[in-house]
Amino acid sequence: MLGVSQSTVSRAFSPTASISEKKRKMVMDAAAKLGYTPNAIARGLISNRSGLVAIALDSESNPMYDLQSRALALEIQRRGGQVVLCPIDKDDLDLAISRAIEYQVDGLIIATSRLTSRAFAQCEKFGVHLSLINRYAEGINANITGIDNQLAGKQAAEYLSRKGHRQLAYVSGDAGSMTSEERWRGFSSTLQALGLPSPIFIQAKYSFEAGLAAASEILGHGMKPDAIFCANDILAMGVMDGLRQKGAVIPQDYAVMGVDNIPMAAWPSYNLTTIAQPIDKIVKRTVEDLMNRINANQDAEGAYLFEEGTLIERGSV
Amino acid sequence: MLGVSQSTVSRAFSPTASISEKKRKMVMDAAAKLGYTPNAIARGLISNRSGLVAIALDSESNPMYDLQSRALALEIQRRGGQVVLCPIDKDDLDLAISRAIEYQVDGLIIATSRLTSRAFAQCEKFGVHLSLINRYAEGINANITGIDNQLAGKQAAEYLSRKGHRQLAYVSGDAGSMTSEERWRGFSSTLQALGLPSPIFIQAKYSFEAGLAAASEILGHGMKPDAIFCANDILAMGVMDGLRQKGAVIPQDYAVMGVDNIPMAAWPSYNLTTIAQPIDKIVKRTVEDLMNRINANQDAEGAYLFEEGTLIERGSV
DNA sequence: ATGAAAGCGCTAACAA
DNA sequence: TTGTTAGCGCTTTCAT
Repeated sequence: MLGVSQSTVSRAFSPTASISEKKRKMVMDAAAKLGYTPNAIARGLISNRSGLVAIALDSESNPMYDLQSRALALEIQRRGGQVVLCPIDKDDLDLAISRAIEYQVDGLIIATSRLTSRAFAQCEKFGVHLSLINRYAEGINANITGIDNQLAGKQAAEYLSRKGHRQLAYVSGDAGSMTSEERWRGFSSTLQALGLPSPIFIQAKYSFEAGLAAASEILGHGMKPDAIFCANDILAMGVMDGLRQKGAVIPQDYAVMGVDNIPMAAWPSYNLTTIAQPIDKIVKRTVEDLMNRINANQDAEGAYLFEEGTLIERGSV
Repeated sequence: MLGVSQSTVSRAFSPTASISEKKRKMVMDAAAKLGYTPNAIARGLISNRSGLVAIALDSESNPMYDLQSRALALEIQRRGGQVVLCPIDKDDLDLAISRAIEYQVDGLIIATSRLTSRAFAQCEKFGVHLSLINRYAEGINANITGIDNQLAGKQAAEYLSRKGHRQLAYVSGDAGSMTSEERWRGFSSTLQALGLPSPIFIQAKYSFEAGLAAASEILGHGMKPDAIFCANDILAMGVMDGLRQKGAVIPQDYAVMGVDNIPMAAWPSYNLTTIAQPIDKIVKRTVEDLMNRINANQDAEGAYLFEEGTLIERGSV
């Protein structure tokens, strides 16, 4: 219709291609008139780059994950990518990854708790670039981003001791969760360095109900703690509600802290002092690093790209 | 390597193709050994069907949306589709849809509040099948699924009156939101039919903060209501906290109800009586209907596929 | 039931 | 800067 070749049209849509401004405008105008849009599927087939980035996440809902994955998706879009969502059903990360690989995703961001070495092998084999977010794994071709968990534990310990608390307790996330273990490590070692009594460790899970149960355990504990640091906010809110059900008053009887700063932490019923995840920084860094690796087609250095959390003072301490 | 043609391999992976079981097994075994996976991108190019379904949602976080979109993604995956996530930045639904269309998505599920006619036109033009979920629109080629909002209002009205409440109030969602308007319609008309005084209408938004503000308005209102029906749970929780900040006790001073049954509604601090969204039913129906239309390539009937919500009795009434 | 061949819409290498 | 050509990996006639 315009008497130009297919290549010229292709070039008009490629920002880096060498084409005269005149022709580009001509093509773009005609495209707008006809409602033409390049077919990203066909582009992917030839260029061997789909523009797709998959996000794998656990199928249980969690306000923190949801916030994070939405921010990730937005940032990926902003940088010209498209997001494939892979909720992991019945722990079947491998299946979800195979399906993503069928779609030739360029990159994969993993935010699920249960990782498998097969998944990593698959990605390696098919050249899918990998990022882990708030997860840990050794010896894989991936970079890791997230909040600095040890530091978060340290921040909590210092804050609570500064506020005059002496006998502290930690309510952990799921057994084997590295995020929880690192927070505990930073917390307990800092308390030791400060010369405070060693903190009580209460094994729990990343859920509200586990917090409720942990509260009973705390109330029945011989060594009554005066402040409780919880592995995340949901857990902390469960602890608060559990404590209150037995008549305790927060922060007079017990100070409570969490990690994440989910929106509900600001609600008056909880008014929870917490360490905020630097979501924006984490998301920007994750996506930038991943996209760079995709574009340069280079391996990950296995780097830990941690960002510092921010203590948010509210009324629960 | 196997001495079979490309077509045979293709047929081995197509469940409906005519191929001997022997050859199929041969191919599949070899594929497993080599780690071969069909390229969905190439398939999409030739078959004109990408297998991709996009989900468009608002970029603000909301536990209800998150639950729903995750369930949608899981169900789509289960049926062999792959999900493209399109969070809408700065209300730019049109842009997000153009980008989805570039990827030749077969279908689009819209769960965003601000719809544009241009978006619908685009989908129509490119043959993208459409579903709206808990949204309304007239005269478009789409089916609509969701909770029966009028019925939810009716359920709330009947329940509250049965519990002996007389002067009721409704705290609305965003102005112009059809979900909120329908809930109000069902609520107020049922109260009228029951011969109760006409309810107070308080204009708010679907947010916790709006609930907080609505609480002040309620406290300052000349006609003191004894029960408050809120357009959703988040709003109801805001109202509860706002009321309590001024010393009111729930449910003694005010009964409060919501809609959605988000996980937080069950937390002891709120223990909110609410009308549960039948998420599973809605999701199954939405995906089934959409996939059917995609497979048969047939138009939507503009049907309203509503599901009944379930009243969950807790302690806030 | 199988194979040969065409072609989906695009990009990239090469030539002009 | 532009056009020509080949080919990405698959599915789908059409023969056989």
